[in-house]
This record gives sequence, C-alpha cells and structure tokens, in this order.
Amino acid sequence: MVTAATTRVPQEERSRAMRARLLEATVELLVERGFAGTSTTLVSERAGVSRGAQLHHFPTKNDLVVAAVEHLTAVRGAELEAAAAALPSGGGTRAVLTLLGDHFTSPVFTAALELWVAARTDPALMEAVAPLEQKVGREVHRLTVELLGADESVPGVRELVQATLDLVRGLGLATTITDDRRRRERILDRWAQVIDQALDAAPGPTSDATDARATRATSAHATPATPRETT
Amino acid sequence: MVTAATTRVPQEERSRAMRARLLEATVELLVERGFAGTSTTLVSERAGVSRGAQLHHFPTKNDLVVAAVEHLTAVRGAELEAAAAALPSGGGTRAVLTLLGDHFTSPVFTAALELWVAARTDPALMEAVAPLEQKVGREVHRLTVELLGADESVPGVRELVQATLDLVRGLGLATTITDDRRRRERILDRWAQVIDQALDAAPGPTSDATDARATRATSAHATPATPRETT
DNA sequence: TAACAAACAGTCAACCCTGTCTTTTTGTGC
DNA sequence: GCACAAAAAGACAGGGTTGACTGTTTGTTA
Repeated sequence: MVTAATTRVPQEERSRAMRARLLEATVELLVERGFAGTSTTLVSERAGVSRGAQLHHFPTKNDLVVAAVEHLTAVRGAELEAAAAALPSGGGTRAVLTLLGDHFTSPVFTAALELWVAARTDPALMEAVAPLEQKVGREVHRLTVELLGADESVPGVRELVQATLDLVRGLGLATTITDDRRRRERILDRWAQVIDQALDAAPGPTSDATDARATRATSAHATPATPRETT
Repeated sequence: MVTAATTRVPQEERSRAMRARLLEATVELLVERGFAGTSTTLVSERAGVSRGAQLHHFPTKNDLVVAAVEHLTAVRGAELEAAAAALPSGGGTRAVLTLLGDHFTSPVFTAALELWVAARTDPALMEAVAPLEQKVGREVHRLTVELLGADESVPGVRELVQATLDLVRGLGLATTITDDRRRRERILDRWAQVIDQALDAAPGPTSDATDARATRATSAHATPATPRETT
C-alpha cells in the first residue's frame, strides 16, 4: 500500500542482528526467570536494545514471544542434528538414549517447557507453539527411528519409539525439579536393555534399511554389556 | 507470645471452611489460568471471600501458594489411594497403567505442573514444592510396585518402575499441549507388554509378596492378549 | 546534496497486583 | 451485659509492566 517498490532489504539486513539479540535474550530469560519473569523491559535491557527499538521490531509482547518460539524451534532442530551428526556411527542404543536425554535436559528444553506451560492458558501463544511443537516432535521421532535403525513396519515398534520420547520428556520434566543425573543414567541403562530386547524380539526384514546409520543387528552387538550393577 | 492460653480452636474451626475454599479456588485457578494468572485478587473473588479475610488467613501470596501445594499434595494422595482401592483385584498390568495415565492427565496433575514450573525459578516456592513432591513420588512408586506385584530385589525392576512413572509424567506433559487420547492408549498398551515381558524375564521368588494385590504370575496371565492392531 | 522512510531512542499514562492499614463485625469468656 | 480478641471488610499506596506516543538518527534514493 504505502511502501512502493523502492528500498526493501538492504539496511534491514543489518537490523537482523538486533532481532537476533532480542530473541536470544528472550530465551535466556525464559530459562533464568521463567515465562512470567520475562518482561519486555528485562529483555530489552538484557539485549542492550532500547525500548523504542524493541517495540519497533516487535510491537507487542506476543509478537516477541512468538518469534522466540520460532527461533527456539530452529535452535532445537539444529542442536539435535548436530548431536546426531557427532554420534559415533553405530554407537548403539545407549548412545542414542544419551543424546535424547541430554537434549531433554538442556536449556533449550527448559525454555520450551516454559513456553508449553504458558501456552496452555494463553490461546494466542498456543496458536504459535502447537504447530511448531508438532513439527519438532516429528523431527525427533524420525531422527530417533533412524539412529536406532528401527523398522516401524513391525507392529509395536512405533509405539516403543514414542514411549521412548515420552520417557525422556518425563525425565526432562523431573530434572527441572530435582537434577538427579545418576538416577537418569540408571533408568536409561535399563531402558536401553528393554529396547534392544523388544526390537530384536520381532525383527522384520532389516536388509532394506537404506540410509539407516546402524541396523538393528550391528547396534545390538555393539552394545557393551555393562549394566550389571544397575540395582 | 501475645496470645495467652485462652481460646484456641473453637471458632477457628469454623474458619477452616474459608481456608479450604481459598485453597480450592487457588487450585482451580492454577488449572484455568496458570500460575501467573492466579492473582490473589482473583482467588478471593473466586472463593467468595473478601480481600481482607483472605489476607487475614494468608498474609502473603507465598503463604497462600505454599498452603495450596500442601493441599494439592493431600488431594493427589487421596485420589491415588481411591483409584487404587477401586482397581479390580488382579486387574493386570494394563489396568495399573490406566490408573497412572489417568492420574497424570488429571486436573490435579495440571495444577502440580504449574507449581513445578513456577517453583523452578522461585526459590521460596521450591522450598515448599520439592520435599512434598518427593513424598508424593515415593508414594506413587510404592503404590505402583504394590499394584504390579513387582519384586524390587530383582536387578532392573526398580529402574523399570521408575521408567514407567517418568513415562506417564511425560505423557501427562504432552497431554497439556495436545490431548491425543488414542495415542496415549496405544503407547500404554505397548508399555504393558514390555513390562510384563521384562518382569517375567528374570523373576525372583514371588511367593513372599505378602499383601501384594496381584502377584506377577496372575497378572501376567490375566492380561488379555488384545494388542495386535497397535500399528 | 536534498528528501524521505526506516530504524532507533526515551518518556508517559493506564493498568494490575501485592501487601499495609484502619474500620467494622462476630464470637467467646467473665 | 461487658470486655476483649479474633475474624472479616474494604480503602490505599507503592511497584512494576505494557504499549502508545513523540522525537532523533541513520541510510538510501534521486
């Protein structure tokens, strides 16, 4: 309407740094102070951005938070991909669980948790959170299946993967209250046993797993049988 | 100090109803509006109590919330006990998981979730939440072991029970975002299989389970083998 | 260099929330 | 019936948050 086809992107490029700083500060404050404690005033102070500039980029708090949700989604995806890439090839089931456990106890998870809980009673926020969370959920699921070399065509395997993800979600939630790392490790040790046992119990044809990092057979063998003292 | 040994409990008995109304209103608002949305003003309005009366009983918001935490802990315990008592004797593993699943998706869980997340960044609140949450956690654990008829002296059994509780915690958290009951049911179906298989795999002497509602043997047999279409 | 628009800066008013204070009512003991 | 204390009621001030508003700088285009 008002802006003709004149200047569009040149200097706006520079201001992206400011937006990024604001979003980073928002996520940091979500972790440190929680959603309720993340006031726009604090965000602008933390980011070193004037209040006016902040309101120029994000006119309302909801705009800021929604952008932070998108930012956080991207960060979570990137961190997961990076962690997966750094996984020792065929590291076995336990290594995958460690990866998941680490992610679901990391600061980004904590920030996401704050957003989930806040979104529950904030329709505008929920509108932004729900679809992105589903997207991340699908990504994590896909990644887990791939890393485990699981065959979802086998009945029950899909549910087992879902259960694994819900388990680490629960562990992540528990960690925000009392951070008991040893407890987590023992549980994941045990769970790795269960998964290996269950996945190998009814194995479908694993030969057509094209790009799977590790097939069932190799990962099962590669698992060092350490968990004896788990009691 | 000030109050001599004159009148103590007589009329204070009457005011307990008011305290109860305030705590009930607090829990309701935690579910409906979240922790941040639970202002003391709203609580007094919801409870039909004047602001002055409220501040007479709970001088500060923290006092009110801490009392609500204790109230909620009692309610959770009572609900769990009631549900356990209503369980058909020897209902099997799946029935126990249903019980847990229902509890961890109930309003009391939602209210507790709000308190957990708020307590993470609120030391005063954490001081009240942490010990009570541990208490409830131990109770739930004990109850689950008893209902499953599990023998924790067997290596790995304890971790499996803990994993079960963390799983339902994760399912409860997921439910607050998207309430997908069928997904939950399928996952719990599968989990019941896993538990039965794992618990029976290394069975210790189950004969000395004195008051266990159902021993391993019976519950394993009582499980109707329905889950075929779980994919 | 002049003009124009976007980016940036900072102040201000309206709002809500908490907790203190004073006043009124209710119940209990003498 | 009276005195006293607890309970209940409501007004009020202080602090903080949000978003609107006006002014200033910077960069791009003609």
